[in-house]
Amino acid sequence: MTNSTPPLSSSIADIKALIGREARRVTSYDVARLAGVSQSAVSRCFKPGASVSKATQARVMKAAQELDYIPNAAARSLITRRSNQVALIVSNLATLHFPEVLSELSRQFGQRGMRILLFALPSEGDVDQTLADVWQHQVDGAIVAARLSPAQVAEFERRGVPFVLFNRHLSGHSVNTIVCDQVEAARLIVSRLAAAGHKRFAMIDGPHDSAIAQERTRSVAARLAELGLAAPLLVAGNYDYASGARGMREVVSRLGRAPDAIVCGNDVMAIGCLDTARHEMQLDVPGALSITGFDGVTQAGWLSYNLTTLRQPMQSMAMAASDMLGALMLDKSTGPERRVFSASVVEGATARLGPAF
Amino acid sequence: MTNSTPPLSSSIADIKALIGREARRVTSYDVARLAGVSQSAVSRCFKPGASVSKATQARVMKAAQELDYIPNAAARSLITRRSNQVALIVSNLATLHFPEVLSELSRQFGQRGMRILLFALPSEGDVDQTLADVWQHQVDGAIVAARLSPAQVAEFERRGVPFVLFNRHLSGHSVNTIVCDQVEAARLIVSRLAAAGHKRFAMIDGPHDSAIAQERTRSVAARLAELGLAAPLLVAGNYDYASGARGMREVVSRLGRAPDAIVCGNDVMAIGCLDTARHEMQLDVPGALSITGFDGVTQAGWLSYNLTTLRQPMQSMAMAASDMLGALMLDKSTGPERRVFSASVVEGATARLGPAF
DNA sequence: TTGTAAGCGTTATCAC
DNA sequence: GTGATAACGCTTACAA
Repeated sequence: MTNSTPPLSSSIADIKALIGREARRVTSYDVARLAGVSQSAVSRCFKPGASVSKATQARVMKAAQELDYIPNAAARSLITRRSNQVALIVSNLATLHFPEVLSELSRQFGQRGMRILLFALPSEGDVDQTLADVWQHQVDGAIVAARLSPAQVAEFERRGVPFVLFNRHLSGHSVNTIVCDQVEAARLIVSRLAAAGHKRFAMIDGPHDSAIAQERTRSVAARLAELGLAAPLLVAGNYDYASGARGMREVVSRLGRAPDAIVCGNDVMAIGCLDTARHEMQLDVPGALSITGFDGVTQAGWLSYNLTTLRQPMQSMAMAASDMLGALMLDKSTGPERRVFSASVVEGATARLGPAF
Repeated sequence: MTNSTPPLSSSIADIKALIGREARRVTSYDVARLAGVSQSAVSRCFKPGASVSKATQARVMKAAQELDYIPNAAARSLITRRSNQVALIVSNLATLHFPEVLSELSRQFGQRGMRILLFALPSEGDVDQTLADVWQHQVDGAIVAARLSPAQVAEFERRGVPFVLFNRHLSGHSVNTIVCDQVEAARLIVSRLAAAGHKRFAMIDGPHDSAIAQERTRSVAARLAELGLAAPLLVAGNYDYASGARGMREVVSRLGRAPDAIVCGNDVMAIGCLDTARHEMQLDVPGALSITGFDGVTQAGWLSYNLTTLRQPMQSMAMAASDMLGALMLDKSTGPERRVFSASVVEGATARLGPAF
């Protein structure tokens, strides 16, 4: 047995030679031998609230430093059943508002001593394959910004892995969720556009498999109906710049002219739409046509665009997500909670808005 | 001993009840019992090239599925000494070209069965603290997009953790690196600007602690000197939009007027600079003034900007980085290698360029 | 406070 | 091909 502690403490050189000969890593046993204490004493020294004498603590830490000892997280994880890793499962790195969300999550979890294990879905369909990988890695929790089926949600629960849905919806099931109120956001912007006299609306839609995108689209239509205005001309988009540009062309081609306002499913499409309107079609925005976005990304604020849009408080949402998951990981008793954030209108220069009421 | 295999195989219900009672996870022992084989047989069934009969394989897989068994990565990692995790150490999520690089890395490593563990440095100084965390997690390798001291490089080597420096330099030490040739890039753009007759240059610098930024700055100055032109007016920037805008104002204020050309340390600053020139100062770009960037980010291509810049082949670089690290993780014998990529001029509409020669 | 010893759930080795 | 059995490196009762 290599791991039995010899009666006497050895020298640094002895131990280093031994490690070299056996091609092993430095373990707590090596530190123990050097410090002349038991292996469990070493372990305790690395555990925050443990009961160790000052003297032992010092001797052990000195020995650890001399040997470059670092505790092995895999071994710890095996016995404690906590990996100190959180999965970030995201279907599309492009639509999550990088780097804002990612760096906030990383900061928050870092403060709790947790690391982010990244799972980017190759395609929206591969969730099951990816989840298998997530289970293997024994993560303590997950932030999910991807479409989950009820069966997949059930599997999280069955395996006891707490998770928070980030800016996604799940109909029926009640799960821990951080979202931004898209219905309210859509109402806000449509109301103010209508108040400024816009009558004929078009909308460039987001991806069909995104619940958030569909909610935005439906809510815009719903608010228009409420206000007694005609249903918007709907054209398909997929959240990228090119689809915004295409959407603009399609709207004009189908209408024979520009509508009063185009509500875009996100900022990037709105920017594509705006560029096409101005530079390709020589349309005056917002003089002849109003264009709005959704999200409030950094680029929307750049002077050339100064987009009128709806800002989602992404940083607060990221912070809330890590708070919520942190609580769940400590104590699984809290019931499912939904924290709903509000978007705010960014009064840029691409739309004529009436007064808020 | 809970883990000894009983002589007879048990029923699913029996085993599930047992697991529930003991509040354990499903282990390979449970699967073994259900399938009526030894635990090692189960282990072999989950190892790709192992020697198992078809019949056993089938029985085991069926049992595993019925119990929802997933091998525990921590336990595997403990014995195999491979975690199948790669650290991505990045000092600034904003300057790494997200999501392009991140999603490419994630795809590439995913194909090799490896996951990315994210280490975003809270501040550029905290590398040592972060590295301690990296060692704990027993990663099999690392992609480093952060400033590393020689001592830190030495620690990677001492601990036998292969790593690849991504778009960073390390003077002196020879380490595995993926970079884009900034010297060549700077020469390219300066030469073509000079060929178009620009004489008085200014440059908006990147952060002082970024080796890449400093290389860009130095190389621009060097090429100007070579061409017998005056040294550029240098103003400080920090890679963000606002600093590009400030830089533009500072240049004009110090020169009393606009220079012939402003070379910006990256695209985002160039965009800030451009917006300020056009919208705040009513300057004609590129008529009265040429502005160029570095990087070739997506946004630089948006119609309102159509920035003249230098595109770094980020996706290829990310692919190369994962290739290189993959090779290192399999066989540590290859010597330090530097793969240098070339930037290409994007002939946008913000600068008058002379012919390439 | 400290040491002993029993796991945690795998893979690896080695007989059979 | 298959099954014992010994690691892997740690945490955690429990005893001293």
